Amino acid sequence: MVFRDTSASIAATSSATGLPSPATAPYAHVKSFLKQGLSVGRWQPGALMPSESELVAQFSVSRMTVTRALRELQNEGLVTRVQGLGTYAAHLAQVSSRLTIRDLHEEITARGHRHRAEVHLARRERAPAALAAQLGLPSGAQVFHTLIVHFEDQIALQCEDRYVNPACAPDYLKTDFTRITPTHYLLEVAPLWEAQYSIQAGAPSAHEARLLGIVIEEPCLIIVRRTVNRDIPITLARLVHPGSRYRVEGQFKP
Amino acid sequence: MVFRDTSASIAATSSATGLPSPATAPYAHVKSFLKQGLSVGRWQPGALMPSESELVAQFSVSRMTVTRALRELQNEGLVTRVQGLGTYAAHLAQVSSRLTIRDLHEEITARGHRHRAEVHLARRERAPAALAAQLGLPSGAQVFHTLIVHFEDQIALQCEDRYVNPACAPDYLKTDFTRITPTHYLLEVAPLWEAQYSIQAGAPSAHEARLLGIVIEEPCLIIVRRTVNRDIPITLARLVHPGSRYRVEGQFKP
DNA sequence: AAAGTGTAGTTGTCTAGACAAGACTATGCA
DNA sequence: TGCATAGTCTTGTCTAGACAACTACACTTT
Repeated sequence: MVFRDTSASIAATSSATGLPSPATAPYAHVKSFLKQGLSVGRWQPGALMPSESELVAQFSVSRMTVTRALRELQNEGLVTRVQGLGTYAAHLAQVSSRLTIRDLHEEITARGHRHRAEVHLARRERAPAALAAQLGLPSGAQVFHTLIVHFEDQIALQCEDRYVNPACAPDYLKTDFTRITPTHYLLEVAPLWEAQYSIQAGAPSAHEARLLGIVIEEPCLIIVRRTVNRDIPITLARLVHPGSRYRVEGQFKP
Repeated sequence: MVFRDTSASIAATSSATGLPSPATAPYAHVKSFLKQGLSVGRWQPGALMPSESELVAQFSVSRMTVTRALRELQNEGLVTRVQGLGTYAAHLAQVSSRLTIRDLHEEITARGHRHRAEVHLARRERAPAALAAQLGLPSGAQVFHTLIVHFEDQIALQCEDRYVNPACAPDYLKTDFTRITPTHYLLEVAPLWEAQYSIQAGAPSAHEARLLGIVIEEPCLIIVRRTVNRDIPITLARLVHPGSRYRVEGQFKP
């Protein structure tokens, strides 16, 4: 018999605190009890946490209710569950958060500013070997290539250099990119994609610097994004932002 | 009566494809059917999707099973559910992913390289007003201040300038930072619960450039992170990475 | 000593039914 | 016409029980 610390009396029951539980649903109750315990270090990382049956007894709820609470904690990365063994407090050595990448047009208008796009290039090209490979196409295949600069109230915010697989969006070049961003269009044509991205700092190319109206020494935030829909590559984009004008912000909230 | 497209015959049943369903659990089956439908555009964003009872009939499973599939899709942001109305295909205008920030020591050793830390500063200081405010302390309060450069196989990878709230980690300065990174220590002392971060490109300060062994013109990836545990600020960190040596990578997987 | 066996405890999943609460619609009444 | 009300459909949540699969440990047999 392994000892488990399961006493729920101090902080768990709403009657003990005198306050109504933040969420009144029983599963939320169990969940917040466990979360609270983790946050005060009641269960150290790697330690065995109460089993489902123990929580069932503690809270006088059915097992499904407890299971739901534990599964949600697992999805949030706060606990690790192993069939046959039990539930363990997770090692939080790596903490993950949701990073949302929004459509730039929405981001700008949400700030109450005006978005304008300058289309510098929108044509069909032959893809060099390296590019074709990234898009899953034979070397020398035709690809769409757009080069667009996005402005927020007359200030250049992003230089978007993008290649698109014609098989996924045959009418891509017919889009009016001054009104609809490529991101937005591609989301409509091919919803539900996967993407790999890489965020780094670097110097803009001479061409990019000219388009953005910055000196070549200005550090830029460069995002390279490759988008895939059900194993078919859709698009490869290089997004260059002047470092002084753009940052990615986010929040962890387990 | 609103028309709903619920015919599940084409792709849903494993007997139709001849292949076993990727995940054999019924709830996963329902889930992947809906996911597939969303990815091929069977339900346009905002459209009404099959109700739980319809899915129960289609798949001959209990309602709990269907509910679980739908709830997981909701958590992934793929559908929106409204009590009394139904389930709707989500507008995917903003797509979010998990961004994991790992402890640098782990990241380096995971690559099979050696991690070394140079401690340039580790002392108690009086916090100027702006800093104190960020840490929730009165102006002029004592704070811990460390300045550490992290190396990966003799190459400077990060300059970590960090302020710590003494109330949260009174023994912070006793730590041997050549062996344990501040991140790791703080995670043990106060399990990380919330953090705000900002990622931007910029030039290093003259001091940082000297410590990192780079020229002042080298673009750097700068991460500013503020960590809070249950409304008590723990630490404020400025992490400067040479742009040519470090990038943040990640993946979207809806 | 080594190998196999049984058992208890754990999580993973499903069922069939129940009640609550929200949103809309049709109906009846003034 | 306008308003209140009942009814239907929806999601949100819970219950009590069941079987399966997995792990670890003690026990038995070879």
